[in-house]
Amino acid sequence: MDMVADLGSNRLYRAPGESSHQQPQRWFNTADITVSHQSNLLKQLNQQRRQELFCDCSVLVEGQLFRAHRNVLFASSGYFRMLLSQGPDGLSESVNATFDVFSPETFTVILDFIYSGQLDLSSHNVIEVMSAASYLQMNNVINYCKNFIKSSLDISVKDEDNDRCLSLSETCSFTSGAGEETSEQQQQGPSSVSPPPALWTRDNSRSQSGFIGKDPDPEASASALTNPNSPANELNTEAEDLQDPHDPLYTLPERRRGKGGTKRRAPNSTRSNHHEDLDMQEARTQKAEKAEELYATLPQIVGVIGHFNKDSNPIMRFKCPFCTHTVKRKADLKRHLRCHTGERPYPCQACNKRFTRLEHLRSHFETIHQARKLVCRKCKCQVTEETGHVVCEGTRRYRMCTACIQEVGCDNIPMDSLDGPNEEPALLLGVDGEEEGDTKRTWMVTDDDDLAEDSGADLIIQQVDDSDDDLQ
DNA sequence: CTGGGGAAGGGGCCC
DNA sequence: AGGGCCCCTTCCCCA
Repeated sequence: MDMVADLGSNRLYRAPGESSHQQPQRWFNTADITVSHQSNLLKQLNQQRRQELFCDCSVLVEGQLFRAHRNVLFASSGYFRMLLSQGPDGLSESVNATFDVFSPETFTVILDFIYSGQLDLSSHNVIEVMSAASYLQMNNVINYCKNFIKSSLDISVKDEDNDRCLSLSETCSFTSGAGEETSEQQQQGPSSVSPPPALWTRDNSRSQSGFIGKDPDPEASASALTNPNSPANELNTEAEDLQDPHDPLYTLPERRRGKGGTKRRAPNSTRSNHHEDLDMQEARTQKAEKAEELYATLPQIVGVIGHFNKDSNPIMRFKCPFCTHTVKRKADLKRHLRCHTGERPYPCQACNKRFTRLEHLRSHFETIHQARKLVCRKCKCQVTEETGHVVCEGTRRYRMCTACIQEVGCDNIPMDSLDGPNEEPALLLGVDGEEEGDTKRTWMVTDDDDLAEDSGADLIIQQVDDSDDDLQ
């Protein structure tokens, strides 16, 4: 029986020339051979790279030249798969690639990983490495970076487990086989890989950033966005994976939960969950601190994107580590990052809904809880402060004209809380966070003067300190 | 099924 | 740098 060593499986094989009838049999474990062989092969390739032997690919990163083997790059990176498969079929020709969206130091980390399986991550480079990996479409590296960040943000680990936790201040090294990709990606081949855009454009950003944070609806998305290997899709998944869906602070936006998802959050079950609430608050606080820690690394993810003004001076832009979006100002990037981190620092005192921006909270509050719109909800006619009666439905307030009020009839509007027209919406909220649309609604019709009187004082701006918003 | 409207989310940019 | 405004897009609900 001829012997064929299956290096891809972990099985026992007979030595060549031995049949099952021959005794004694000598068995050896091919897994050991596989590991040894891969390790030796990788070492050889790495040695060749360092000696620039048989290197047929030149990569220029911000002026610094890297030499590598095209087949190694091809096997390790979706970007290089695309790049190398698009070029002329002449295998003898040298291939050049130029990058200016990440630093040579970052590419060194990437290249070292490709050739050694060792990924040297630290709090100082994880964002940029992840960004570069996303650009180069290296899912395994992204996953390691994701795990690194996730470990750093993991607040569920109790104190006794702290020793096992990765800290942002630590430097760690992830090990994996170089060129490790999912079998799915391998099967899809280079033709299915979309290269990242060389330069960011407004339209491109619009579409991609618009996609991120929304449901990745394959029907509605453009073809490039439906590509599971496209940077936007990949990073969208990665960014969402970073979030703990059970974390109240990191609650995904409603629309990210899918079309079939309910829009209203289930109210807290009972007050017996008080301890859980406290734990959640503590977790939220810690996570917010970690997010701040992550934000502190922002200066390191600044990149000069390939834009130049009319004076040929480079325009500095801030690149999002989770997607291809770039912004002019760091503050805008910080604001943008909230759509990836899920951070919602502005809770509504009336309905506990949380917002990423103060202006969104204010708009929500004025629209939903203060009936600022001078439009009759029923007939859509314009009303004034005088003619528009304010109807309270739970924590929701809206205006109706006199005619519609009479048409509906006050008898049809439960008015069981008329003794408190000046109550702030926040005070109308049950202790368990009664939401709009609750079956036990509180309806009120108030004079507009009452609203005008208390309007402006209802909204209590509270940036998240997570101290008491869940307890109200 | 479709279109309109409301609400929310996000980007650009001015102050 | 933060706040705020404007605008656009997306999603959901409803007729």
